[in-house]
Parts: sequence; structure tokens; C-alpha cells
Amino acid sequence: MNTPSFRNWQSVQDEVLRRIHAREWKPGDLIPNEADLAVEFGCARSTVNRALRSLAESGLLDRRRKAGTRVAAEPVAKATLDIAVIRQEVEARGSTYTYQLIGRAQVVPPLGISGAMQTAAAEPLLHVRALHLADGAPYAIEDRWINTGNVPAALAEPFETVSANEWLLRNAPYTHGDIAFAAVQAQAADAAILNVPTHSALFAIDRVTWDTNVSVTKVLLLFAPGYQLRTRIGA
Amino acid sequence: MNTPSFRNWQSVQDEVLRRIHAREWKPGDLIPNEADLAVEFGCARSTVNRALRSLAESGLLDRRRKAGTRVAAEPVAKATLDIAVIRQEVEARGSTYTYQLIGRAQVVPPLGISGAMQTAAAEPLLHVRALHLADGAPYAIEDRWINTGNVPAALAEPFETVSANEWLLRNAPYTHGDIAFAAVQAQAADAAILNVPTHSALFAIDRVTWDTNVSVTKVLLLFAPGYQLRTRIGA
DNA sequence: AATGTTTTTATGTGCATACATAATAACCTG
DNA sequence: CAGGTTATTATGTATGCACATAAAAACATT
Repeated sequence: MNTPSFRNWQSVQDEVLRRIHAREWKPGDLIPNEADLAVEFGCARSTVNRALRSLAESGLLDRRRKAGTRVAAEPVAKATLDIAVIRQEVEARGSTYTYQLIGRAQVVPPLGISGAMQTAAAEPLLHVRALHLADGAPYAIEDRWINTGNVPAALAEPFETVSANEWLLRNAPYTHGDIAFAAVQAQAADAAILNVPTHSALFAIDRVTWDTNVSVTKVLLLFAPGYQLRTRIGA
Repeated sequence: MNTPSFRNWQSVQDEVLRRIHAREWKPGDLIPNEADLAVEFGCARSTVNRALRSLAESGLLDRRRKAGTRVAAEPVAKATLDIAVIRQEVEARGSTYTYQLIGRAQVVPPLGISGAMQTAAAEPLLHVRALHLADGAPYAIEDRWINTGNVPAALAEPFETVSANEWLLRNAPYTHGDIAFAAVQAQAADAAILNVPTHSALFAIDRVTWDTNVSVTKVLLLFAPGYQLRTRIGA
């Protein structure tokens, strides 16, 4: 039996996937170590390492030093969502994007906001509300709070033609963010803006971004009914 | 000016992040090539490659052969969602997980289902409906279609104690899947099962999984109001 | 000037080797 | 035998080198 040789890491990965898939290596099983696989596949250990590392990143393998590599018992599918600027998202659908500012004011936020952004309760923040439209139809409401203590330049920006969504991306870098996706019922005010019945089911994205350890902005995006966030899973 | 040396790829990555963040390299800018950076950082090119490749994967850099590496003009934040088995998700919250089968039948599916699963319109599929509970309270409805042409073993499984969610994971491998997240209004039947008012806003996950090019299963998960899917973004 | 061909260049990858690190297993020692 | 120490081992990563590949730029040809 001649062992075919796997010259590149992708073909090694494909072979490993095939074995997992064919149940030659079952969930929970310990698989041979890198050195042995390298010999078997006729390639360098680093090539095997690249293939296995990549599979571990996608959740299909569990790897631990000394303990070895095993097939994940309960593979956690990892779905990667691309969170783009709304304009980009609309244009990617082939629709024409427009934007309307609803309101802009510097005010002391509700406790829920200052709490989530870890700002002092009495500190005023810049509150911006806007509507994003696709082909003239309401697409999403943006309800945003900006930490002007951290991004003072925002005070000079009217957000009348450029959305806060885009302006911040260009002018306020962040290191990380927390995102939550949920379904909420449309309240009267938002329903009126989106031109849908009250209590319609809206897809909501709530996001807080941080610069190291201080908050940059918190935004609640409410999408018009019918909105879907799509992606693909699989190694 | 002594150049500090960056010995490992993570510190190289940190330094690159710092420069992007400090606007030394602005969005859209072309950054020095790997060889030059390697000299500057006092490490091997492969170390720089590892750092930059990883940043490119997370969407912060755009790399093209010959054209070089540039800072993404409109960084697309990539959020990675872990899609686990519902039991695991419930237990991770510290709640007790239980499961109830609602119905199980082999029937010819609506056209929307056979269309999405690319099965013949007249081919009967296994339809399984079930309820997942957390601490005795309805957590999510699972409405699933299984392609028995591809997974005949499912016909012998009653799904009375083991959910299709888990059984399939163990017995029906897949290569990839399509997922969509949306907000939907609860219809009367589902509202009754979840014990919530009709037209409540429900978080919905619609997923079709495939084994190479034939469908394995299609599932619609409807989560009780209040459900949030959370994750974190950032390089 | 439009079109096709060749050169150049930056990234992409493979390999052999070496050492680092984490975690288990084996070995003490009281 | 409990508890702590040491050895072992599989993964993790750095390095220098080589060659592959994609794509832009330069060049040549009509």
C-alpha cells in the first residue's frame, strides 16, 4: 500500500477532515501526534502543524500540549459574521443607500447607558439618532451614544451627511467590542420611523466598542422587519 | 535610536496594531513589505508573515501578492459566534436542561423546505418538532427536517430522550452549513408552546447543513423572548 | 494606441532544525 | 501512601532558506 504524499497543508487538512468525516477518527478520539502524521503524510511537521492548528481554530479539534490532539467531542460550529458599515451592507445588496439624521444632542444618558459604557453617571454623552435607508425605504435605525470624553472631535461633527457609523470608523479607533444580537418588539416611536406596525419584530444589534479600557461608543441598531444576518459555517 | 527587537509573532502583531491604532499607518495605507519589517523588527520574515496573516484573517489588513499589504480602508469587524448544542448552551448558563419531543413524522415537506434542501418535491422527509427547556421554562422550539435519503438511520431513532440537535451531531457529519439569523413574530401555535403572547418577537436561527453537496438537515430554532446571542469583536 | 508577452516583486508556502512551554507521567522522599 | 520533585513528551514557535504563485509593471509587437 503506497502512501500518497500530501505536499501542502491544505491537502493534509483535507485528509484529516476526510478521516474525521469517515469516522476513522471518531469524536473524542486521540489522533496520532504531529511527528507521526508528518512521516505518514510524507511532509514536514510544520506542515502538519499548520493544518491541525487551522482545524483547531475552527473548533473541530482540541489540542493540548503533551496531551495531544483529539477530535472535538461536541464540535462547536464557529460562524464568522462580517459586521460591515451599513452603507456597505446596503450597497452590497445592489440597493441605493441614503441617510437621514434624526437627532443629535449632548445629554446625560440613562443609567443603563452610562453603566454599560462605564462612564460617570452625571457625565453628558453625545446622543445621535439616525435612519439608514435602502432604495428610499427605511432599513435600520441607529441609536448611538458617543463617549465625548474619549472622542472630543465628535462634538464638532454635525453627522448630517456622514453617519456616526462611518465617521467613528474613520476617526475613533477601538481595540475591541462586545456585541449582542436579539429580537425586540418595535416601540411606537421606532415603528413610526421605520413605517411598520407597532410591536413588529425587529432584529437588534447592540454593540459597545472600547479603546483599551475606556468606552468609545454604544450603538443600538434596529433593523426593519425581514432583515436577515447570514453566514456560513464549516471547516 | 535603538530599535527594540520583537522576538515573537504576537509582539510583532501588537506593534503593528499599535501603529495602526496610533494612525502611523492610516486606513488605506500601504505598509512596508515583510522583508523590510523583518529587518526593522529584528526577526525572521516568517515571523512577520505569521503576525500579518493573522491580522489579515481578522479583517484589519488587506494583503495581495505583489501589491503588498495595506491597512483595511473599511475594516470589516469579524464576529465569531460559537454555535453549540442547545443543551450545552443552557448548561453553560448554569441552568438545568430538559427536553420534550412535540412531534415526529415522515411527510412530504412544503415546497420551501424541499427547495432549500434541494430534495425532490415529492420526497418525504422526517419532520421533528421539539421543545428545549432551561430550568423548566421554555427556552427554544426546534423545528427540523431531516433528509432521510442521506441519513436513513434517523428513521430508527424516536428522538424521545435525545434531541435531534444532539443525535445528528453524533451521527450525521456535515461539511458545511448556511445560517441565517432573524427576528420573527411568534405565531399562535409557537406562542402557546413557548407560553408567550402571540406576536412576541422571537430570535430565529435558520440553518441548513450539507454533506458535500447533499443536504443533511434544515432546522428553525425559535428562542423565547429575551434571548441574546453575544460575542466579542476585535483583533 | 491597443494588445500580447516577459520581467519583476511581494506574498504564500514548504522544509529542517532548534528550542520553548505546558502538562502529564514517573520518580522519589519522608 | 501522600506530597512534592524531576523527567518526558506533544504542541508551539522562531529561524534561514528555497521555491511557488499571483499580479503589477515594463516591455515588445502589431
